[in-house]
Amino acid sequence: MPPDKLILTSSQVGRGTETDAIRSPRPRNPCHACDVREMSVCSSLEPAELDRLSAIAFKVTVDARATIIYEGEEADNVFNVTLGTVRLSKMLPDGRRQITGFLFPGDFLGLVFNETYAYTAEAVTAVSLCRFPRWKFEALLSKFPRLEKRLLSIASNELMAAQDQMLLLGRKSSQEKVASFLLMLSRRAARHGLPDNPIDLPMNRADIADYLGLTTETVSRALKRLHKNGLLTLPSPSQVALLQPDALEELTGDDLP
Amino acid sequence: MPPDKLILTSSQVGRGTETDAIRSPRPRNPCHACDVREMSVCSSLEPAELDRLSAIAFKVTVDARATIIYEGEEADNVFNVTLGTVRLSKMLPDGRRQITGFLFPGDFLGLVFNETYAYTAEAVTAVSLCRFPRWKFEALLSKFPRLEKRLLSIASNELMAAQDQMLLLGRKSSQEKVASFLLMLSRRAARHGLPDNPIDLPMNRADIADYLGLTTETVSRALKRLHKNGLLTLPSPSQVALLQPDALEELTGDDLP
DNA sequence: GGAAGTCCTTGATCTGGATCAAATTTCGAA
DNA sequence: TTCGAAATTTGATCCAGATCAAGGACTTCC
Repeated sequence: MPPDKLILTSSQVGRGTETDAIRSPRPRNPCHACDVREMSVCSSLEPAELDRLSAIAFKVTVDARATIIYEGEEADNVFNVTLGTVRLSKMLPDGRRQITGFLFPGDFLGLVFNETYAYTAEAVTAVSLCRFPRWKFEALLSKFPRLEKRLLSIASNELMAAQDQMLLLGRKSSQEKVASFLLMLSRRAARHGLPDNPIDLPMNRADIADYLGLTTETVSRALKRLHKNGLLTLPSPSQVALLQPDALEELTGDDLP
Repeated sequence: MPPDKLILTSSQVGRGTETDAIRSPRPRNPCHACDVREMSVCSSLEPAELDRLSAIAFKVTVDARATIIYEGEEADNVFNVTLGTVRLSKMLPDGRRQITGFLFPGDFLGLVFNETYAYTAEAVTAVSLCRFPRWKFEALLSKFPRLEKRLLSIASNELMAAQDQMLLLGRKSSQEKVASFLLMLSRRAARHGLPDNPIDLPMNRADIADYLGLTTETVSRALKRLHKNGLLTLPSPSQVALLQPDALEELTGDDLP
């Protein structure tokens, strides 16, 4: 049994909190002021639809390292990440772990038409999310074709990303994997209007390794080699400055865009 | 440029044929007699909707080894596989290849809300497909919520499969990879009401290797080892008899279901 | 501000799967 | 039925990345 499933049960100070931010006092729909609305599932909605969606939303905050959903557990909720970094992972019985993705603000969590979650989601940093009870969310899906279309587009994008990741896992060298990973983070930061050059690594080396199908030692050595070749510097273990993004691009093994 | 892009242009005897099977004489909608309708995207549709869909469908036949769609090319069509095996792949500029999936009868091809295809699709065996011009298909999508919902469910299932495959590629041994692959084929055959024990391998060793992130030699040796351990026999290179499916299951590294 | 984890790096060694190189086997075509 | 090309298997060797084992360097919490 999960040792510390403790979030999402409402107002747990110190570990995680949940407030019905929308329905109680309701000064005005807070979604309209949401930072990530434009890049989230909500971007598709008309104001009236957004109100309906916000009416079933619960704002949730969880601390770093808390588990948000467990693989195999009943899929009762879907989420929208509004702050922080989340990792999605699957485990083999003997403990080997594969991280199948990282989620950042604006990303959707829980895309399953399945009874149970297909992966575990954990907070890498402190995380804020909008939680939607799944049955209510699905009811809205049927009512708002725009929302359904948006979800299909999200799923299709995730599928493409998954295929890129299969290519990376199956066919790239450790060097190429790490170069691809850094550029992916940098591009994503740029897309979100965040600083994309000294890039921030919210996850630790073990997470990076489990995402790339490597060990922490190999990740560390690949970074060292990129540093030695003048492609980057590590101002701190969780910050990477890309000195020659173009040269890094060539090292990913991918077609140049 | 692609050397032999020749299919989908209609009635090419010997390499591939296309007929407007639905609209011309129209004795009756042939979709109603389709073998794979129940497990395809069409399963969601009412008779009237099926008629509308069939009105935009072209029946296509391609020979083994023909290319159906090219990665990067404009995504003008979507397809439904009705017969044969298709492989989806991505390539690095230096020729390294990753097969991201195999498609079988009933499977949908071209799930992208993107201008261009994200992967190449090739016929492993002779293949029959229903081709739908994408803009017409998308117009129907907007009209038939059932169809859209079905597509979302397909996308969600593919996403789960992709995550399983990431776990396989990133964390499983060659032995576990091959065992997982064989069981996957067997289960799929069973699901489709096909013989699931002496299983048929329509793809060659290079395809299997590129799907599992291995080399042909390693695939061959893994099969040999499974054979030596009494788990299977190879009546022919393209047939595998599973002697102890349960023991094979244990060798996948996965949780027992 | 100091101690103790925890995380990250570095070094030494090992090994699973890749690579290189031939046999075999299979299978379609004549 | 035989031929020839392609696919598969088998064997020998190599090496990228794993594993094992210390060291350092940050955090975090008294």
